[in-house]
Amino acid sequence: MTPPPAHRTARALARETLTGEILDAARRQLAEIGPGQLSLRAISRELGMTSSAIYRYFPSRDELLTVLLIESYDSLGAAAERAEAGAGTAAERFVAVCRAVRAWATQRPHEWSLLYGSPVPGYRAPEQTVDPASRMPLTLLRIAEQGHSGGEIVAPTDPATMSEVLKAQVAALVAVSGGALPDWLGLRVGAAWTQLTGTISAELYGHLVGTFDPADEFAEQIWLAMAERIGFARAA
Amino acid sequence: MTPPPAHRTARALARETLTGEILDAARRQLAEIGPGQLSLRAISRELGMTSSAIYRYFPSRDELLTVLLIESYDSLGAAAERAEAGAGTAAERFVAVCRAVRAWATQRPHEWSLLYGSPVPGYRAPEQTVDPASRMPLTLLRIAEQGHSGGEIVAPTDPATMSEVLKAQVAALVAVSGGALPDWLGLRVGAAWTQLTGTISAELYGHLVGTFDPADEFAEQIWLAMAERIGFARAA
DNA sequence: TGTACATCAGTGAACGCGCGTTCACTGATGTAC
DNA sequence: TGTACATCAGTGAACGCGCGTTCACTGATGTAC
Repeated sequence: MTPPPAHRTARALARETLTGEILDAARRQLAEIGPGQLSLRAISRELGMTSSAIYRYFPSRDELLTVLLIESYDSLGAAAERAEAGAGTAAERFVAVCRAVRAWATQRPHEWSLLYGSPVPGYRAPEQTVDPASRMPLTLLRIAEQGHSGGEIVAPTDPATMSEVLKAQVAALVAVSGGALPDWLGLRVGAAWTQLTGTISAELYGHLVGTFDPADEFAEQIWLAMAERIGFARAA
Repeated sequence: MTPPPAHRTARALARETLTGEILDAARRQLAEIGPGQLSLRAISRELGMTSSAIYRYFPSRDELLTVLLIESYDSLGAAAERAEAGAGTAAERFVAVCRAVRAWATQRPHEWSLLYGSPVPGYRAPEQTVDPASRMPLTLLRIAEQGHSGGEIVAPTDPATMSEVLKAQVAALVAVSGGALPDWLGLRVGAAWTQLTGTISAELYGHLVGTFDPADEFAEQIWLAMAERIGFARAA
């Protein structure tokens, strides 16, 4: 009907929408069969194109994987940040982030696998994925920071003794978050993060079947214990 | 030279050794390329057999995977039990098990993936893997039990309030271990277990690169914190 | 406004690869008499 | 101790499948004059 505006030709528009449709189809494939099985041919079939047509949009399967990886990290990061931005004390928001991460993961188990499962064979994630990957853990760091500066988190009477190497590692981590956090607290956030991902993976990969299954209450207790361990006074 | 004894024919012997060699080759493949890529043809190539010959020993790829899975769980379980049987207080042995599990995993990252990574696509682990899979976590439960009955673990003044559902789940878990453990302690062991696997997976899958890398001290601190969280007095 | 040329999306065939599994077969090992 | 038969390990060819990627090509869209 209306002619395309000067700087957005019909071609450019078509390109945008088709790139999006390819990614959507890829994500649907991902949801069904998992990251290792994701194939360009299956995606092209779903879209009714030839497999070679995909190469007009992505130069290789690995490039497509990279885009998916970045988008998934961003989606998870956004979910965590939404929970972070909610109301409540720092402790409450900390637990809210854990809940949001688990909810995100249980809704898209294969996307979680893409991010935190065994690496896709033959694929090496490039540098560009680092920033999106850090969005979720950074929310935990920031909340801890706020809890600390706000007086919600009390320093332990006997913090763990840390080597210089470890202190330097924690300092690097804290520097990324751009804030000021004591050593012992940076370490505890790191520990909380591996427990968060570990608990979710254990649930999704079936390691809790026969014991903590369904895992809702188990997870809930762990988030509370994590908050307590970090130094928050116990949340309700 | 000597004739084969009546009930162990040369054939039976050859069968045993070859079955073992197939499993060895499979494990070598596993170490190089990961569980999802493991192929009967590659194994047969390494052994200088035809691919069809493997079918005299294993009826399908899935059956081979099952045997590998069971053997790996058993190997990990044995490593944990060796650490459990060492000297020291319950707290020390608890941490020793964590160290042993991490050492086992870092020596065979792909075997760890087989056990705790994303499930192999198209493969469903059968019932027989359940018992071997529980050997490692059972060592943690037993040590907690000993720590509790020996007075090393003090009950918290304010244990977490648990729903009836969760209490039942913990009771089922404790029943498997055959011992007597209070609710709150069973829950804490469960939490420790997901943190143990989560920390190791985070390290092996590259999520600590750029922060806690190398992860030795990070892991060490987490094991100590876990022991403390479980209720042990702090270990040296 | 119309024409000539350049750009680019999509096709369809092909290359070369690897996979799990089946099947009829040969030849060696084991067993019963 | 020797012979006849049954068992079974291993072969080699084949089936049918799916994959990522390349390439010469057609035809539509965009651009410069």
